[in-house]
Amino acid sequence: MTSTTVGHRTPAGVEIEGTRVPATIRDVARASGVHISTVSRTFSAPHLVNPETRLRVLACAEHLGYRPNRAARALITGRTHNIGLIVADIANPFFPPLIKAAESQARHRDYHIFVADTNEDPAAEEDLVHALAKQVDGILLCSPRMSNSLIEQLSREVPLVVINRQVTGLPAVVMDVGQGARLAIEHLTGLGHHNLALLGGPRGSWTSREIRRAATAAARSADAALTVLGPNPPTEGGGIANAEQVRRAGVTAVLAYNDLMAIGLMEGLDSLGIRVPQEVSVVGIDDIALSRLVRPKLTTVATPTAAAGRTAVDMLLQHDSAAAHRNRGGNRTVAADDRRTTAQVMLQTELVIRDSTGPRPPAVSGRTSPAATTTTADPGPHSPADPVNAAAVNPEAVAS
Amino acid sequence: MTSTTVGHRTPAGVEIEGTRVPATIRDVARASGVHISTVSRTFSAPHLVNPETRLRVLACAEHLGYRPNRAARALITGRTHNIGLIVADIANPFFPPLIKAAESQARHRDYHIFVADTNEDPAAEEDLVHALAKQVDGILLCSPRMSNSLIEQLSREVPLVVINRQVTGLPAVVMDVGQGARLAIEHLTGLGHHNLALLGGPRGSWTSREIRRAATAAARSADAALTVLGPNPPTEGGGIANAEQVRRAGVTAVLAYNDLMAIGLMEGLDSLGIRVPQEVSVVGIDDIALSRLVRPKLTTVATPTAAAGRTAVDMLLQHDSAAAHRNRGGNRTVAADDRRTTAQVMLQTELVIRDSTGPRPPAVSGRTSPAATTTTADPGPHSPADPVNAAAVNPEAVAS
DNA sequence: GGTGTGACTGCAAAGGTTTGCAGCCGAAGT
DNA sequence: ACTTCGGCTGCAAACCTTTGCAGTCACACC
Repeated sequence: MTSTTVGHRTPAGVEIEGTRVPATIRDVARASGVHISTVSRTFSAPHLVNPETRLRVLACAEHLGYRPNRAARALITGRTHNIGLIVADIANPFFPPLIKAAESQARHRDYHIFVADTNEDPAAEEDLVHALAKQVDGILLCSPRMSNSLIEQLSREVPLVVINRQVTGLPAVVMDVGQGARLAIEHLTGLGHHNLALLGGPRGSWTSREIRRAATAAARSADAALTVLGPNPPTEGGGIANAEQVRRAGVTAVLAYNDLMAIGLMEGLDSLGIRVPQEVSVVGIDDIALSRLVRPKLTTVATPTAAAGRTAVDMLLQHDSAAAHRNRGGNRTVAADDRRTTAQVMLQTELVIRDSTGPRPPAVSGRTSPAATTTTADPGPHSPADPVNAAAVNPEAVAS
Repeated sequence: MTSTTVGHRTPAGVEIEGTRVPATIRDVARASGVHISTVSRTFSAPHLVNPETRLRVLACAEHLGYRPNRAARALITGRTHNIGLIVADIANPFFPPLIKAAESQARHRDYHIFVADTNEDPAAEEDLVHALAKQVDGILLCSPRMSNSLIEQLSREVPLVVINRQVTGLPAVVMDVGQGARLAIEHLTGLGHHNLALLGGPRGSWTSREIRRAATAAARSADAALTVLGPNPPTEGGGIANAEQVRRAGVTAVLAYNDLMAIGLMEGLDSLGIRVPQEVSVVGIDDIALSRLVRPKLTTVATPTAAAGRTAVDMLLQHDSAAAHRNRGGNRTVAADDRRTTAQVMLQTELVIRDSTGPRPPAVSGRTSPAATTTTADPGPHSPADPVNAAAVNPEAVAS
């Protein structure tokens, strides 16, 4: 039976020097004396095959160590049961909870998640979308740094759901960081601060723009000055590097693009001998686990990352099962229910007050926002609205 | 040219209700008036096609938004240029540096890395290997929790490189945590501690066994008692949960399976009013970034995670390019150089002394290792060697 | 006894690509 | 003028599955 002749076509799972060449459906068919279609059905539609036959096939498959080739299967079914998840930086503690939530949700629906990291590099993002495109049924694009137009273009190649970004025509789930930033600024001005700084995030970040827009507006209505520092890498290092600027700006409170930068800033201030919150108050955004571990514990804006992960998977899959249905079937009827539900879900955020914020120090210095070092200082409360950030939040957004 | 008739076979990249059905190689061939094989060569072997033709094909491809279907390509070439990386818990800060190093190394060699998380669940591990199997050229199995025999079996389905584990016959890269644990114990006994505890890691962890083996031996030769607590989940929570046990054990120094547990333990001790390092010294393993951020800064064993990631990719790819070559070609010659180089690389570790360890407190209490709560207490310095852990480190291991 | 039925199985096309081989054509060598 | 060659292109098989359709067979029903 198992002749070891290595011929033109290597036979069923023969051992070659310890390396077993993987058995195919054909090998199983041959071994169990049935047609390959029967083997196929044994796995994908067991009720269609005689129990007796099925057992025999199963036994042979087991014996040969046969595993259906998912790539080949995907080629014809058009379904891989995989989801891609592209994040900017896997080392940023913001992402793991989101990833895990997405994974768990996917698992429930019998999908697997493949994660890829772009190192904050827009080019790597595009590259990865192409690499994943035909191996997954859709991609979750998390905090993308590339341009909207590129995203739209890519979305024609593979179903996309964007997270932490709004791009018209695409399903999206965003955290309401605008609201969060407003709460943070109000918290600070409520404590008496009226000379604030904002540590901006990376270039290309939708979230960063939103925060800036909201923070600017909130500061204006509280008659406070807001110095914007950035763009910066959204890391601890990005925070440390700004300590000097913060001191020079003479502000008494800082809102950072994320917790990592806030923590880095606190480190930097510490080594400059500036005490938090006695001399400078610091607020982060994200509420990563770490923010409870540092001293002082970080006041921050909690974002519902887990919910975002789950929701994104749901949106993709809902979207996607429709697509799967549309995909096959001889004539592609342009069904009326094909109308894409490009919902944009917005998730609420909340302020978590801990120990890194406190009342404005008695009288540090009367200076108000000197020439900002890195970038534009906000011109003040009575200037016209920032035209760059005038694009309003998409009105079709839904709360959830 | 672009007739919009939706026939049996939908033509080249026609817009249907805003959804562009992706163009195939055939569409491009038709549009540019050449055979599909020419189109194929335009992309995979450009020097074989007339520059003029090539330009025309390229233009058509561009215009139709054609992207080669990587799944189909993989089906025939047997190469996907993807690598799978399976980790136990992506939220554990130990992994991201390893992942990033692997990604960067892979990128240099024109490969992509897909990461998947198993939630410390052995069943999920197996599941993921199958899911990834035919979509990647090999899998990096990082800190696997499943049995050796299962790993061996899976390795017949897809090339595997294991990290943080030794399984005979498989290429592996491990960190010398044994050495690290020994250094840690010696550091502690050198500070006068002779009543120690070890916070074990999760069940099924090779690393945990290694640490235990080495720590036990090191304690024995220093005439110190070692209470082993575990197994535990390798998380902050796992550390917190053991604070009470540590107190009851009456030890003055603790070595934890990893930094996360050490940090958790410090938190737990803190809320019990026990000061670190004045009353209890704590040592972690891994040297994650966080260990420099907590107070007191954590003394720990630095593991070369980035090097491990790089090395693992190299080993897989070296292994793998050989396999690719072997894979095609009519008659599969059982080449002599097919001898698999199942090298097992061992990476050195080193002790980083920070602020969480100090000299043994003057006279806390004379008790020596009372009945351990969770598991076996070490029987003492003069008992016979632990038979369970007698399996020595594989002698074919190489330093690197 | 013919017909219908249902359970099972085989046939073959399809999915998108790569690649060895063969063919064509024009230019160069003899 | 005839071969040779090289550059380019087409042909068709192959990779491994899934699935609509049709065929076989036994069995029960009328």
